[in-house]
Amino acid sequence: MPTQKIGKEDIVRNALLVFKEQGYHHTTMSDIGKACGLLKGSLYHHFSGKEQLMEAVLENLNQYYEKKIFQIADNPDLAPADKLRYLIEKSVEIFFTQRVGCLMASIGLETTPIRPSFSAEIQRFFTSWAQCMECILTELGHPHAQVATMAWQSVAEVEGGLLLAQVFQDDTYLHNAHKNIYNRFLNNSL
Amino acid sequence: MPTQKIGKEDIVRNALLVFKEQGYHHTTMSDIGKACGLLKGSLYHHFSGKEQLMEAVLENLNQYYEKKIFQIADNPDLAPADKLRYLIEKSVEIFFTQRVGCLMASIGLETTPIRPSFSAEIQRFFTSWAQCMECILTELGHPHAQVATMAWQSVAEVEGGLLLAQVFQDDTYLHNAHKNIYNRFLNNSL
Amino acid sequence: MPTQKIGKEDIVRNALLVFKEQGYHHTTMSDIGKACGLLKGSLYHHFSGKEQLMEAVLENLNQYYEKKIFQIADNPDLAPADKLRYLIEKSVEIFFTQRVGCLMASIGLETTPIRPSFSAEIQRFFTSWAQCMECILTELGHPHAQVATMAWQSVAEVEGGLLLAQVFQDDTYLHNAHKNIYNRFLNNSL
Amino acid sequence: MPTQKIGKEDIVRNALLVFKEQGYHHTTMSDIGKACGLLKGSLYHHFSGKEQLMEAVLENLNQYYEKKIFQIADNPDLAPADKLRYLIEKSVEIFFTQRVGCLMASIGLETTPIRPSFSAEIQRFFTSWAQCMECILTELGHPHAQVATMAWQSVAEVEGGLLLAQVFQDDTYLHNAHKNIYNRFLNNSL
DNA sequence: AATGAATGAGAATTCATTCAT
DNA sequence: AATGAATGAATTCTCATTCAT
Repeated sequence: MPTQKIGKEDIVRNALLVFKEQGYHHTTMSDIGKACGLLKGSLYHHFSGKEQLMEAVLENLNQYYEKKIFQIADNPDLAPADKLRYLIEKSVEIFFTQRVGCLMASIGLETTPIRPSFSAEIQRFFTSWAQCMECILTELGHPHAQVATMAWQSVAEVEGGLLLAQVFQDDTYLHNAHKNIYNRFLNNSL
Repeated sequence: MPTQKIGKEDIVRNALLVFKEQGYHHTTMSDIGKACGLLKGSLYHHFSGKEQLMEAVLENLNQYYEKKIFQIADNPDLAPADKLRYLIEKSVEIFFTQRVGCLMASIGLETTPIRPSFSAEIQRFFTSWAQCMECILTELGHPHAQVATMAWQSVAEVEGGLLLAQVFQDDTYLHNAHKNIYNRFLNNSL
Repeated sequence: MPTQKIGKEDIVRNALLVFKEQGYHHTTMSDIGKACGLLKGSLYHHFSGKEQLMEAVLENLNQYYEKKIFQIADNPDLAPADKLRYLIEKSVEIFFTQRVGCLMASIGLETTPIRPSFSAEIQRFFTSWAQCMECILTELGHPHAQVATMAWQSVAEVEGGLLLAQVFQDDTYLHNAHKNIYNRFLNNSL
Repeated sequence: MPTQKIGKEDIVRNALLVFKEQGYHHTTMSDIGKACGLLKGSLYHHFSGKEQLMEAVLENLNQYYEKKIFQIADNPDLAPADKLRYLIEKSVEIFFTQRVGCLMASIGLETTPIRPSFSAEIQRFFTSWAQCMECILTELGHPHAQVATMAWQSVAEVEGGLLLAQVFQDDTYLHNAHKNIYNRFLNNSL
């Protein structure tokens, strides 16, 4: 069966889900092939290997976050509180739609420092996220000197919440992280 | 040569370090053997397999934390603030001595839900930690209704800090998590 | 785009070079495609497979040698000494222009007896060469009884020289073989 | 079935035969395993890969030739003519016992310049052989200035003969090469 | 005729596990 | 208890070949 069964983008999207569920090392090319309706060998038409495929997944995820989520910070039509709400709603949506926590976190823990080629993208993700938070917090009127620390604290808190949510298979831990951030910065509950 | 070269305990201790550095799937029995001065085959005299060895590692780590660290909460001779300080100092000590973050977190992210046999110990770890925090916060006079949330938030924050510390290879992220906790509960800096 | 990009002949010529440089098994259809400015799939419009392509290459090479080189023996206008000189000059020219030794020899050693379908052409090549030598040696006045042995010895000597030239990446070994033949049959040096 | 089934040396010896018959690229680790009564995976206990195994084969063959054959040149108890006879008898014996020509030649043609790690051993083989011939020819009273050329010519002639013998599956070609050498240097026939 | 995605059979290699010594 | 050779299943990757467009 020749002619395009599936595009590069689709492979990346499918691979993302498999990697998220099973981790990098435990996922086989065959698993990913199956998720795409392809044989493992066919994946090599599109990606030169497992490592490059994962890199594409991480890049793609970064682009998605930057274009669809973190750019909210630059939107001049929204109030900062709405931006924060949007940011959290979106991340809730993503995490709960796709299940199984944050790829960047799990791959980061599983493969740093063993797979340095992944680190750049993973670091870029967290940096973009923190910068987005910084912008919002600045707009909310927080003093410039504290904004970076507050942003990174929020990132850590959410990622910690995701970790616990995954380990306990219980979303409450993530919800609580979000609640804390609301309370801290918007003075009202979820 | 039926002479005992190494005990079960030693293998567990060595395996812990290797698993921490390389993750569960990327670590081979041969790696662990090497770290113990044994050949991989010899490990099977002590453990029935890789999975059981990892379980022993997790159990052992739990026991260590419970006996040496989390039990601080029950010590009647210490002020609650000192308990909190001790808890944080110890975790700093462990993480910075052994490098490479928190085994429970990385194995948790890498193997949940793929390897359910690890989950019990990993959950037990975080639960003990949170309970320890709860006790301390209660003693510090925080209202009973909020103590659990505050405890879990702290755990999440520290774990998030550890994640970032590992991903960026920069301890500052962990230090900041600890600073935040000090500030929040002791109203003084590190 | 059903436009003819390249003819069968061109593919054969390009394939020859690639097979010579890389050997039969180590050469992929993709390598040959690349050398032709085609994708590997397109080669199957012209040849039913890798084996048939190699057969075409061997046939083509044989035809080239027979038409352009070995037919010199039948040329009534040349003195036998000039024929020998021509034969050697040509083979020097071919081997040093195209580099990487004699296709017939390398493919012969690599694929006999594994790929019997190649043997006929390879044998034909050496037989034609020896016959050409025989004619020349006969014309040079050597006794009929010894002419065959002398011809085959020369072939062996040149092929041995080519082998050493390839293994040591040093053309001297081939030059020496030619010098020996000159000395033996023409009593003068190169 | 644990405990030594086969030694490293035996694997090398078996691998030699398989590589000789099938060439380097066409031989699979599975083929070699089969020839040894092992599974392919077991070969990796003894050799880190196919390339290393082939290197061991080439080294081993070199050592064999140097210790058992080429050292004849240094034997003070033999007349030079006997040395030459011994050298040729031995090579006849080896080639006709093991069939399928000269490993060094076929691997040399198949893998130069693609596998430079083999070249050193292959070159060493031909160099040792030529040196052995040089010694013998010197002892036979040939002028120093010509001895090297004569030696290399003989090597080339024999290798060319082997090539033809393999391509035509006919030992005569090799016998003839030997005859020529006898005639040239001993003035008597085989 | 050319493309290029897909196939599927196998290639090399890895690794948890077994077991005779 | 330790060894280390052997296993065999699994894994990554390759490549000749097919075929719809």
